[in-house]
Amino acid sequence: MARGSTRPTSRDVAQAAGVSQAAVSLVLGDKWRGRVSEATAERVREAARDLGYRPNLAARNLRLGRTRTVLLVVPALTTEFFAGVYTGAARVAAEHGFGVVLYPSPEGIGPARDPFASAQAALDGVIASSMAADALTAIRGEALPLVMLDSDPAGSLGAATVNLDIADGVRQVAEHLLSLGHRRFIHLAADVPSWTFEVRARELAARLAEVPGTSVRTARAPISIEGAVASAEAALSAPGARPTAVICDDDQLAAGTYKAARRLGLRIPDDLSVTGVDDLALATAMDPELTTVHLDAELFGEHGMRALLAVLEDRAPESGDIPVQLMVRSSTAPPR
Amino acid sequence: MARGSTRPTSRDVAQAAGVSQAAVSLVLGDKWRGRVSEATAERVREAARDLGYRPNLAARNLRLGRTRTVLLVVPALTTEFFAGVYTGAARVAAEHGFGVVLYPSPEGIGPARDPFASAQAALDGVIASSMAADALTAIRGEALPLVMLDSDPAGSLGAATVNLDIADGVRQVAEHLLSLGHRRFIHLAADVPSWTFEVRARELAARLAEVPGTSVRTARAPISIEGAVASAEAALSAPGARPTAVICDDDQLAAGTYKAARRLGLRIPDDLSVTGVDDLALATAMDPELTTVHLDAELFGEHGMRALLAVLEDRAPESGDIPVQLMVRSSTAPPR
DNA sequence: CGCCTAAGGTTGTACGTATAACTTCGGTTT
DNA sequence: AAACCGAAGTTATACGTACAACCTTAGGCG
Repeated sequence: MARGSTRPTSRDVAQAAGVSQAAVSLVLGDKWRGRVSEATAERVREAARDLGYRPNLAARNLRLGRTRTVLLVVPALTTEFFAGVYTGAARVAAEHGFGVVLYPSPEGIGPARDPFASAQAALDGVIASSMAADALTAIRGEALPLVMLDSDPAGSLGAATVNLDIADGVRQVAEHLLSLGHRRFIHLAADVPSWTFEVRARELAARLAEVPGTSVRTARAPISIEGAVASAEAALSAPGARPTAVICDDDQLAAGTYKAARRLGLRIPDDLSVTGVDDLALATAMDPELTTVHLDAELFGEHGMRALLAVLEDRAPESGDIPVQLMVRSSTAPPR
Repeated sequence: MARGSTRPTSRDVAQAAGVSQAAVSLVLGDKWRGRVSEATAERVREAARDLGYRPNLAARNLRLGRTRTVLLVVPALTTEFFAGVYTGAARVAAEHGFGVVLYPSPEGIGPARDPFASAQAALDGVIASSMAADALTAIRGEALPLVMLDSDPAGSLGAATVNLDIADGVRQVAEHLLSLGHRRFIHLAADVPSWTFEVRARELAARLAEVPGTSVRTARAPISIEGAVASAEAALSAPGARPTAVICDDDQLAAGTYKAARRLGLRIPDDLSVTGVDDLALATAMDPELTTVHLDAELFGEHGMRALLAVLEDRAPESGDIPVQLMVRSSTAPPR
């Protein structure tokens, strides 16, 4: 590979086309109308093509003081959910000439405190999801335009927020199970300090408190299939009347609950109803298929990016939570 | 948010510390030994801290002609496998002061031809996995240092390659199933033009051809759980003696096969053995747990990054495929 | 006929950084 | 005492781009 050969610059193109560097910049920047003749413009474009010219982004970014690049901070990268968020955000970004850089946060990658050390690219803004408080502080220190995903609107220090209407999702789950006749529940909660999970807990407790005769045991587990198994198993075998339904904070926890149920010889949905949140591919692959709250990850990412663009242009981002939808499948049935 | 206020530059720091801009650059760049007194250096560091100074990366990149940023091109982002690859690559990168930018390729994101339009950051190199030929060509056009993951060593145009020893994985699967007594197979192949899948097909065919009395039906499906169901169902219900084992190109296809088997009333592993490749979380969540080839994604990413660093430093990258390991679980048993 | 204007450019500069080349000065060596 | 030297800086410059401000020429017009 020709490592020594430097890439052509706009000056090289200018020389090849017999014009000044400024003319090249005008033509390729599409600002040439009325300033450069059509013939000359074509000569420039041709020279650029021949030389394989590509503008030096570092120079352009320096000159313009902006990079048209935003950072998407996601909590690890282990599920397709954030892949969807990225896809949606990147699509909207591309429509506006922006790029999206991904930063899967902590756990073993470099200095966890500092997303910006890892993202060497200079940034115009940040979309951050479910972050630890210290990482959030680091970002605020940058005073970069910021949009928070699934974050407490009241506690976001004035940053714009874009949220899924997860409270409504929880209500749908509760309604569904209550109407089937369930009264004794386990809430298998994600052991992650994040607003979106607080909402789940609060909303569920609030709704069930309205119905006399209900009880809820809360169990906690890290978000992973393996992590959920032990918690679910313990909660299911605790003394007292066994709960008839397990409400999980997400689909991975639900998958863990399936495993725990199998170990205990409980059949789903006959002995136990299970619900999740996310609607990952996993949800329809399991047997029986999982009743879960469908989240539109791509739409979520799109809204996040649109909100950031609004902030960047000093417009007010649209408000309103993104609707979610309970998908009733085969993992829920009336208790026996 | 104070959008108008511009960030402090090294000149601002210099002024605050009462030194020249060059001194600031020396101190913060850790090149000051013997050039600046300890006392002055400390004044500079303090001023930088007080002002919240952060170097402008666009300017630095322009000056140095390199970005310490590499691009990791992955085929969509739907599984945890590439999350692992990223994690490994990013860890090694961070150890060497590099950042990794992720580019989940085609399908709905901007101009699919041009990974570089999306990755606005200027790049020092590229790690590319399983790419379509045209994207590869675009990269070669850049003449950027390149490492290919899971790509034909013979056909990579001289680019360095880092590969999993997938051929060995396939041999382990074949050996396992043959020794259980299986003779009639379905090969559920990923419908993706990629070297790693060609290897699976070739190696499997080669091994089975050595054993008299074996037969293989090949079915193809896009890599997704849903996509695999129809293919698997069709292959299982085709006329002729039903195969007793389905060898899947990856775990998602295996999950689809589980669904198809359920629909057809076939029990795993009693009526049908199933194997996968990848060892995703999915594999141990399914019932029964999936016999599959474990791929160490993080190690793969680490090797990829190390190879790229070698190329960047004009060293020869180490060679040798990364070993893989068959995990025998409960989805395989002797045929009845 | 001289002046104005528009077309079609060019010249010059700034963005913020890293570093090569120079300066200054107190102390040492010969 | 002259020459030298290292420490502790400073000055100047280049990276490649975008764009404001300037220049030149030819034609139109009063």
